[in-house]
Amino acid sequence: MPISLSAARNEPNATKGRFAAIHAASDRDAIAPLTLNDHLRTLQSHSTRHHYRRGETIFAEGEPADRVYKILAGTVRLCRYSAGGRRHITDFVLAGDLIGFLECADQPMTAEAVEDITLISYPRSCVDRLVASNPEIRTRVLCHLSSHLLEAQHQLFVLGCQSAKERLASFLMRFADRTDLAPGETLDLPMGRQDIADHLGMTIETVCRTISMLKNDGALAVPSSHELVLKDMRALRALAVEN
Amino acid sequence: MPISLSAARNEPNATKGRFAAIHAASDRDAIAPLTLNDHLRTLQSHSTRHHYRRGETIFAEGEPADRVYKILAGTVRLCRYSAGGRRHITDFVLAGDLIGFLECADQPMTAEAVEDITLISYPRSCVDRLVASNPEIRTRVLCHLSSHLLEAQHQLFVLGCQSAKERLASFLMRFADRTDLAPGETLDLPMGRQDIADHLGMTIETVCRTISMLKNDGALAVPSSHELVLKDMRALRALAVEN
DNA sequence: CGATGGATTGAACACTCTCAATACTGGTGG
DNA sequence: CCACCAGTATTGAGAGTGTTCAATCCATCG
Repeated sequence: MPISLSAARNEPNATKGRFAAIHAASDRDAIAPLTLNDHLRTLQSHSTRHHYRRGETIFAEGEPADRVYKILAGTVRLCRYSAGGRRHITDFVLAGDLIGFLECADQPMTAEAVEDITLISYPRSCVDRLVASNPEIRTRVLCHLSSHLLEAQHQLFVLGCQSAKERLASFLMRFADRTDLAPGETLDLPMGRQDIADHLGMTIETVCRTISMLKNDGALAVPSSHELVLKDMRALRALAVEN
Repeated sequence: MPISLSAARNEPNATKGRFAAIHAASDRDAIAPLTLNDHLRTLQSHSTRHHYRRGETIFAEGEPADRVYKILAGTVRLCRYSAGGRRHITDFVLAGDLIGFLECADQPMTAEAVEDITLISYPRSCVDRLVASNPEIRTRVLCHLSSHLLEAQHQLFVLGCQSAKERLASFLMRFADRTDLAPGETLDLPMGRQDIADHLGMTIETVCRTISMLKNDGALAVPSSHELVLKDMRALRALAVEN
């Protein structure tokens, strides 16, 4: 039962690293390559800015998916609701992230504001023209979808194989990586315990208890319920990768 | 809270149906887009055919991802192994399916033959040239990645929210759909119980017990351990969509 | 026909869930 | 400024689903 060498590849920052490499190779003219994000800026004249309050729905499952969104500030959750009222949070979308590159006529899930947010959106038709016009951008879109697929597949592993403690550690590590948390800094968790629970396939009580356990272990400090200090990154990282 | 209308969109046959429709018209011309599959055939001169025996590894996590594979016969499992030896089967790949369109320098997971298989593979470089040459094909690749991402996200819901019985029903329904099972026909399950367990995040014992329960419920008949008769599709479908 | 690997069943246990009570927090109005 | 309120978080106790460990069954194959 070998194969341990590549555990790190599924980590979010590993993906990031790869993109950096692609960037470097693909642009001779500029050392700083353009991200999907950068390219979207050229559509500024077609863009719309919006604010949403905490809890508001940005779009709902089943609506036509005719815009691309870029979150400027705040955090969004993407959820699926089942007929019986169960909710799964597929992912959280942070400031700077994009939504809407899926090839899909209708929204496959609902987007809700976790906290007050600002976003800018572009008509899908414009984005499609932009993408079609430029091979460089097409590559970016492929990378974007690929990295999301890899993330989802990694999350399948988390939900399929890990215990509550490991899931929470995985979540915290990924979140710390995504927010470029410096060691020792306080991790700001915009979402509530219920959101974390629905993302990790646990109950709110188990999330609370698991946080308490990690606190007792000395791995975390909890200054307030939306702030965590990752005191023992090594231990948390080990839990996330699991033994 | 509702939103049930679009449940079908994430179903595999929704995607397949679309491709099938496209394919049916494909003998003509402009109205008739070709599937990704069809396009790959133009690379026949660069292709290699291979056979693998039950249990053999086709490629391993971490190897360079420099080929695209098309499964001609048999079933493949895509798995991730953790350092501690846990295994998660991300998905099963059936005859006719493609592997290798992820934008990724190294294989993110291992591919193993569930049973004896035949496949044909193409160098990634050729495929990339082909894709770059034709906007139609590019759209197909985007659709391919999108539908896989949607599948993965649906599976996240299954693992995050469903009970053992519901997971198994979800699995069987999807598998029946993917193999175009006619009502009343026997479903052929090439993979073993352990594979199903590792795909659904359960143990082999729970898989067995759950199958027994469904048999006792009258939802299934089990002529042999690799054959199932879905006697009550309605009940199974209801479980899969959950209440 | 015995051997091997997979499948099935049983029993005890553990982790997580459920239900319930309590504590906290931020915001509101007196 | 303080008291109250509503929503959220935390903790406790008991129950349940799924796991673990172990034994038995079954099918395939040499």
